Amino acid sequence: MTLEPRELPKAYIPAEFEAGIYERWLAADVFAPDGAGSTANPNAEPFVIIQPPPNITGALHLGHALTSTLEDTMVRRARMQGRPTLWLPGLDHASIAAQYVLDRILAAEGESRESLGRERYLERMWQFITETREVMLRQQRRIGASLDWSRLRFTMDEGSARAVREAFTRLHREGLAYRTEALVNWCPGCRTSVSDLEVIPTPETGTLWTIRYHLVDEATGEPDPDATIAVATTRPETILGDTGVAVRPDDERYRGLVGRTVRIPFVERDVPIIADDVVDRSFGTGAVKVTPAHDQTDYETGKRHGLPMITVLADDASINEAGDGYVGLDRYDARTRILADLEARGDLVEARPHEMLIGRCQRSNDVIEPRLKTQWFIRTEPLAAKALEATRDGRTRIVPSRFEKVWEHWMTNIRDWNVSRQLWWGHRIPAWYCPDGHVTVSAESVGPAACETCGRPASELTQDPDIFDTWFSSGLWPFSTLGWPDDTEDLRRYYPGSVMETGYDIIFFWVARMMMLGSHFMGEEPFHKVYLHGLVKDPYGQRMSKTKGNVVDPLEAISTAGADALRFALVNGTSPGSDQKFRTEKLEDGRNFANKLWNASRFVLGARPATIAAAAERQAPDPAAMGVAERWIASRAAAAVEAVDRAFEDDNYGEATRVLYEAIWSEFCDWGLEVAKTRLSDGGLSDRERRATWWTLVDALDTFLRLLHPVMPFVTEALWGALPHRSDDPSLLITARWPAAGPREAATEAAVAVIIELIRGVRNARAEGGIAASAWLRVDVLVPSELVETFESLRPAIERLARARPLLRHVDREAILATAAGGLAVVSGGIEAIVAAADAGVTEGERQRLERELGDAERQLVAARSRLADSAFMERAPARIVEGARTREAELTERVERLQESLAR
RNA sequence: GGGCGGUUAGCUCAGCUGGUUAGAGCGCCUCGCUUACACCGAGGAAGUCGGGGGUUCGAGUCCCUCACCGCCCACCA
Repeated sequence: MTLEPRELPKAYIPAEFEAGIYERWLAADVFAPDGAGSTANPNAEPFVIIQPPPNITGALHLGHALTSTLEDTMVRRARMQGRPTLWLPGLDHASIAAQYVLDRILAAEGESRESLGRERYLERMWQFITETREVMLRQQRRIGASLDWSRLRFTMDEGSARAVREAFTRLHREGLAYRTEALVNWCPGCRTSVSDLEVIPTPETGTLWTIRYHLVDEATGEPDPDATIAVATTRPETILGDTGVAVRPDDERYRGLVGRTVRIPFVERDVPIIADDVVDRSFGTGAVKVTPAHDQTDYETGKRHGLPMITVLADDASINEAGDGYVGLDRYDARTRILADLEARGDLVEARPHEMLIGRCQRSNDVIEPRLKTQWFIRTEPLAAKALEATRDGRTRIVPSRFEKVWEHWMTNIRDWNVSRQLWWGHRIPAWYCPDGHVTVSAESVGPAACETCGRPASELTQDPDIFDTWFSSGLWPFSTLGWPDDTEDLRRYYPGSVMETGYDIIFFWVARMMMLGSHFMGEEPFHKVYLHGLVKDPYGQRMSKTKGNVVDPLEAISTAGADALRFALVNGTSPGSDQKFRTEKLEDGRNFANKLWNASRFVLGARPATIAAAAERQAPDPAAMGVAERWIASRAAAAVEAVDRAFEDDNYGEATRVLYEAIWSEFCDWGLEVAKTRLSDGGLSDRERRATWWTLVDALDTFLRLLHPVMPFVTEALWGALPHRSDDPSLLITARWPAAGPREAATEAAVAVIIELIRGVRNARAEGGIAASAWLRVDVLVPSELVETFESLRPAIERLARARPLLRHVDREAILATAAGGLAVVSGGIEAIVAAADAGVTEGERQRLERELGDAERQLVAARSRLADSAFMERAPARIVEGARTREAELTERVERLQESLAR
């Protein structure tokens, strides 16, 4: 598909033009670092970007679109810079999230986990993800993600499975994986333990009950009806598991009671009163009941004091056999009953509302119950130490750097990682137990041949029914996808990665795990840079969520405005790590920008001088035939290259789009093309000059298309295809070379800036003077000698853009004042102009404008003079600044004089 | 209870290591179908840079402090 100028419609229609482009990239095989169409220098340092594999079950939301856009932008620029680029696509099996989704589907069908059983449930899961999988992959293609599809990986495929088994086996051998009974976060809805990160502290108004425990009479061994100790609790049902009461050692109120015994009601258990510093004497009664099996703090306290740990909750959060009299009751029903029973005994002292944080399951929103379970844990301290070393040494840099503090804090206070999940969808823990309780961990897919302790045959061993936390396999991603544990070519070439890009919300879930496991197993950190993007919020700053109904579907955005528009919208006006509010207006900005570029290109293509063949090979503009306008366009394009490069180096993509928007729209289109129009239609110019003008435009446009391609790949690819190419250009922009900044011409840029200001001034004057913008007016000018050449060179453009005809240049001020009395005065950088007004004389609007300008100038002049008069400033400010102040003062003096002259007429 | 971020034009955001007159887009107002574009062009209005101190010749930019908003971490039952 080659677009000829006459084929280009007036408006860019994304739906029409984006279609087919992705397929062309695919057909050209340019996504893979070693693809057939790659133009990379094989010796250049590879650019490897690591993306979080999206969950296989969910439709992609704007956050995914943002991730894909940023990563694609980075990859495309690196590719154009000639580096072999690896961006490996993948999907995560997301065990708990996937099961949650499937369970709900099953529930609607009247089925459940239990009714299907493990095997059929998993079959059903595979069937389900086969359907969602294609949808997910298609969405990434729609947004233009140039992923190396030949390497698509899934965290449940055999490569990952093998890496998981191997990693766990090694950790076990090294003593970094251990099995123990410990307090875990239990979700009664999901029927599994979850990590600390998956427990969401949720504010809630609960009740704080004060209850009385009776002291046991040391003589009789029976509870004393009158001697009591009051404790406060928000969870009365845990009374059934109480094995102690704690007070502060220095609390004189209870000093005499420490060492005494109280009788726990209902279960009729005698437990000690202990002293411990954890107790806050100002909270509640200053005495706290201790339930070691159902509370994190109490667990620690219980361990310190050797208290028994009595589990009273079953997996479904009902009361178990230990809860005498309440067995089988749901935890909240039990709470109600217990409160009633306490009241009946007269031991319920007080109940009052209490603001508290309650831990809820990130997935199901159920209230989490801490409880004891025997599970597998990863010792994180030595792993975290290696990860920290990488960030502290700067081998891995976090962008933006403020997240380094958060990282440090979390990594230095990290707790051991519970990796067991009582779920089915995921990697089964490769641990086998023999009837004698020996543990055998094996990396073999078929499991161990025998118990490695006692030699019992495999047939007598049973595998752990649990699976791994999803993030265990995700944590291996940077190397498991490259062939680990084998020592592969890929691993040597593409590990460690260059950049890991993701949202700051999964820094601990995922980034931390990759850093720990990568550093440990590979002996080297998995990536050199962590780029964290912010969250995409709705226009009111609210988090987007399906339940709130404020989500924007990326596919819908693409079909209305185009993938380029969506990408632009997501990148423009953002900065690393900062959240953004997404509004449809941003989408329109992107669409309009694509359209602007489209039409500018249409103009350039259509303005080709007849002496250049349609299929002409690209030529550099003839330097000898270039005028001021051409040199200005080239210099500004070079400035754009510099600025865009700087923005990319700074990881500031929002800045890159801002620069390009400004350079393309406000400079190239508004001035470059407008000035070029007069050149191209000027019969007085030589063909050689017109050709130079056109080739200059082509050069600039080509540069802009290349610079913009990483962010807006579709429209730039479509347009670039219609542009003349050099013989050594590839056929597709995606593999074309990233532009090198050409030479800048500071003097030309400065001179043209004055001319632009002059034209603006004339337009402004006539608008304020109430003269139609379309009317041609005589303009008399006085031009300082150093600007005469530029002025004359741009005369036709000035005439056209300022609607100035005749445009008379005078050599002395007397002449201009004499001939142009009564016109509108304009002052720009040393150029003085008088615009002949239809009804001569200084009109009221004109006077107001001049007075305003004079007022501004005078105010600034006063400021400049006082600065120069300030000895402190003159002594201490650097010479450069003082010099600037002098120049400024001189300019302002001249400007004030001229404005006064104009007003005096 | 710690920590981080934000507070700049009506809205969304830029303002790098302090340096002359604080910018952009959208929106708003006034013109305009000028042979790329009305998804457009020309012009314009609009900001005591959250408050208060301080450092400095000079502060939106650095320091202190307060306020409000948001987020993260944390064993007040």
